[in-house]
Amino acid sequence: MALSRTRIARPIRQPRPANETGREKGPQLQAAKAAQTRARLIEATVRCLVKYGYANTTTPKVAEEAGLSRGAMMHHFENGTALIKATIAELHEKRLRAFRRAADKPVHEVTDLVETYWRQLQKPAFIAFHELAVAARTDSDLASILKPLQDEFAEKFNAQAEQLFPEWASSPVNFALAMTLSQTLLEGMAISVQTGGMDAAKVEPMLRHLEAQIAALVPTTGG
Amino acid sequence: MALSRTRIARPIRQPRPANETGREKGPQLQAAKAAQTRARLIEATVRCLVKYGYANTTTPKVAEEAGLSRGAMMHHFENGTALIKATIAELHEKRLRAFRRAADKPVHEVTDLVETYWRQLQKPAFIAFHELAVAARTDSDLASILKPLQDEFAEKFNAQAEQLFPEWASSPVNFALAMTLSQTLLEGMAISVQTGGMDAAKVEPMLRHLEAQIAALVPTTGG
DNA sequence: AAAGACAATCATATCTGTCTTTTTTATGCA
DNA sequence: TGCATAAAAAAGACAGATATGATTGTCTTT
Repeated sequence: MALSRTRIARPIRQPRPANETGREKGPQLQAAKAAQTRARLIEATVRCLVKYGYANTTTPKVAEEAGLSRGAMMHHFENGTALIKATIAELHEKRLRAFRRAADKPVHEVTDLVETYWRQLQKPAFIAFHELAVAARTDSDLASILKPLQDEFAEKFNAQAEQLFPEWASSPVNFALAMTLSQTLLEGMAISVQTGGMDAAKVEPMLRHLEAQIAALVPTTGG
Repeated sequence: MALSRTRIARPIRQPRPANETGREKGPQLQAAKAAQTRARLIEATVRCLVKYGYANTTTPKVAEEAGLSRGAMMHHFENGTALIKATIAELHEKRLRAFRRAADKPVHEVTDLVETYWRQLQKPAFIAFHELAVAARTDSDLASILKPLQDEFAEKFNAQAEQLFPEWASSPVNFALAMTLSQTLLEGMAISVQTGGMDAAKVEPMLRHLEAQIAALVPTTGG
C-alpha cells in the first residue's frame, strides 16, 4: 500500500565506456572483479534499504543504485532472496567488526559502552537492519535468516562487555540488566529519532541519564 | 522485495446473501450502514497492518479481510490513501481514548504510568502504528499525515501525566526526563519484543527498574 | 425513480524470474 | 607476439503475477 506513488520517469542509464567497468583501475582477475561487483551490489542494497525502506527495495532500484543492469545483477545473485541474504550477512559482520574495533581502544570507562553503541546506531547499517527486523515480523523466511544473527549479536555484545569490565562478574543480575537496558533504550531512541517520534534535543540528557544508571549498577561503584 | 512469495490460490469469496451484509442484524438506515461498513474496513486495515505489515497491506487483502469486494471498498474510500488516512485517524483517537480511560481510574501511583503504557503497547494499535511510523520514514506523504499526530500524542501523554502527578511540577527537568525515558524505553522494549530481538523473560526486570527510576525522579520522594 | 451499496471487469504499471544476446576478459596455441 | 576462442560479465527482452484506479453493471433501500 504505497501512498501516492509519484511516477517519475527513470533516467536512462547510458552504458559506461567499455574499459572502465567499476571504480577500480587496472586489470584484475575476474574472481576479484566479481567479488567487487558483488560488494557493490550489497552496498547498493543497504543504501536502498535506507532510502526506500525494505518494501520498496526492488531489484531494479538496487541495480540502478549500483550502476548495473538487472541482467548483470541477476548474474551475481540468482534472485532477490540471495541478495538480501548476502546483505544481511554483510551487515551482521560489519556490526561485529565495528564492535571489535571499539573494544580494541585502550581506555574503557564503563560508560563508554553507551557512547560507543550510540554512535553505532547512527550509521546506515542500523537503519537497514531495523528495516529488515520490522519486515521480518511478518515474513517468516526473513525472520529465520535474521533471528540467529540477532541472537548472536546480543550474545557477543554481552561477551564483549563482560570481558571489558570484569568488575561486573560479581553481580550477573546487575550486568544483565545493564546490558538489556543499554541495548533497548539506545535502540529505542535511535528508532524514535528516525521515525520522527523523538525530538533530537532530548538525546543528550537521555544519554547522560543512562550513563549514570549504568554506573550505579556496577557493583564496586554503587549498585 | 518480498522474500519467497508463497503463492496461495485465494479462495473464491461467494457473495453473501443479500440481506445479511455484515455482522449486524436487521434493517438499518443506509447512513448507519455505510458508517458501519467504513468502520469494518478500518478495522480490517488494522488487522492487515498487524498480520502483513504496511508494505503487504494491499487493497485486495483489506477487502478480503473485511469480507467485501474491492469495488465496494472503493465505493467507501476513493483510493488506498483515503483508507490509510482514516485508519491513522482512528488509531490515533483510539490511543487517546485508552489513555483517557486510564486516567479516570481512581488510584494513581507514580509508577502506574509504566504499567498502563506498557499494557497499551501490547495492543494491535501500537503494532499498527509502528508499522506506519517505519513506513513513514521513507514515505513523505505518510510522514506528513503521521507527524502531527505523533506530536499531539506526546503532548497529551505529558499533559496527562502532569495532571495526574502534580507533585512533579516543581522540577520540570526531571519530569521531562521521566516522560521521555518512559516513552522511549517502553516503546523500545515493545518493538524489540515484536521484532524478535528481545527475550520476553527480560521484560519484567526492566519494568521494575524503570519504575524505580521514575520513583527516584519524583522530587518529593528522592530525585 | 433516484441514490446508495456492492460486485465484476478492464487497462495500466511494476516487480520478479528466466532466457537470449552481446560485450568483455582471459587464455591457449600457432 | 598475435590471434582465436571459451568463459565470464553485462545487457536486454519476455512472460507471469499482482496491485491500482476507473468503469460498468446489478440489486436494494429510500
